[in-house]
Amino acid sequence: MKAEDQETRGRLLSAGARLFAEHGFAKVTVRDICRKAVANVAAVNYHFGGKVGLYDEVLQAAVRTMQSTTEAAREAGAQQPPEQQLRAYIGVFLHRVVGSGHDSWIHQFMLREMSDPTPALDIVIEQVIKPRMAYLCGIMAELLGCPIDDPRVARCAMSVHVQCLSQMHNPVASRMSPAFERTPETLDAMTDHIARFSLAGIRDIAGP
Amino acid sequence: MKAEDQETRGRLLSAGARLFAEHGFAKVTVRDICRKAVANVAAVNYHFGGKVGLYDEVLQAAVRTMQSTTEAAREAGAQQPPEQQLRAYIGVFLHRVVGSGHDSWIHQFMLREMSDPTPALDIVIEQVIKPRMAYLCGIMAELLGCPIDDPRVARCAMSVHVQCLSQMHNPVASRMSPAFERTPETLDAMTDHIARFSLAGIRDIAGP
DNA sequence: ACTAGATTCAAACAGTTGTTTGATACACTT
DNA sequence: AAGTGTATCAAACAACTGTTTGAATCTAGT
Repeated sequence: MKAEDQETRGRLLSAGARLFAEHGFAKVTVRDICRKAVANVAAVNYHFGGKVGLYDEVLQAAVRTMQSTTEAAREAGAQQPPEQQLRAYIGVFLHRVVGSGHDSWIHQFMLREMSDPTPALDIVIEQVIKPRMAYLCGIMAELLGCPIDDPRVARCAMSVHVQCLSQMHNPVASRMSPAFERTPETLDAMTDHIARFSLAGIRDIAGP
Repeated sequence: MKAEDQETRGRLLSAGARLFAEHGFAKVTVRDICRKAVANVAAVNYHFGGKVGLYDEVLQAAVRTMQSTTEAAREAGAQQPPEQQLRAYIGVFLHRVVGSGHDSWIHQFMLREMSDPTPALDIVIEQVIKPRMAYLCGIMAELLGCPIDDPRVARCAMSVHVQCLSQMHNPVASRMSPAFERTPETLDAMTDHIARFSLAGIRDIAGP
């Protein structure tokens, strides 16, 4: 293993990540990846044992980043009332989705894996989705003032979760109207909207 | 044109619809379609001029059905206060999504076209999404008591819309937990939840 | 019965896919 | 300087893609 070897391996990894995120596993060819990474066609098989080997490694990196997003949301709301915890969760999520430049491909990648699953989806569900929803459900149970297995908890968590998801890269919204562009300013406005909208909804559901 | 001719044409159409909905345009081969429709490999090219010709025709049928869903939602809320119009919209949408048996492929098909667009997406946006969102935004403007171009209108419409979308067939939810099954009973409960949650959110956003 | 047009079919087409191969170039140790 | 193991490369591989072809089959009109 030499320094140059790791370089081509890394180039394949990042080229594959961007292409898989943009077009999905099936529509990206090994030749596309190698052309973008300036490597030979056989390089993917040599370094990763095949196309799915490269995909699995890209997915592992994406999973690690998303786990850190969940952790960041948790820390941002630590030792605060549940209302602030929810607001922190929404804010961290939205800013990571559109903000952090060189990680923006990850959320597009995950969204694609969820709508068009490969066998690797189970890993994502177990290691990312379930812990994240468990944290969100904990906040909901506090806000609703009811046990965590109350059916209202899961429903409110869903309502919050999908509003956050809707801010991800989405081919429809971008073609609908220029008013749906995601800039840092509209992002803060959207965080406020989702938090206020959802907190009012939760309070009403919690009531008599 | 004879009766039997229309039969194979129709078989191709329905086989293509189901397969396109389940796996997407790229992952379905014309040989898959013809095998399912018990027709020769050349049948697709003969009757539809090619794979995309068949896809376009499937999409047109889906567009017509979705337009009728929008119309049904509009009629269900006609001459009622905006709160009831919103509830009717959510109810019609959810019942059509999971309810009507032999049309259930349509929503899966549309969801796939939206997350993994073909050139035909523009037709869907113009003829389905925009009219539907325009109707929903009208209700929002009434509920908020503000002009329709107020930024809060689009945001609230988004919040309602994505909660409805989340009830569509979704590979993640079905693998998460059996608690997310969509039966006629949970469907009514979900309609109530989304309507109550959203109306409270809208009222809060409309306030001072 | 015969023709004309429409439909079906097996076979083959050219292009692309992921993967394999064997030779070559390279850096490092002995 | 010879040897060793790793990495790259052009070329070829078999399998699969959508589409075309030309003959065979069928139906309807005269």
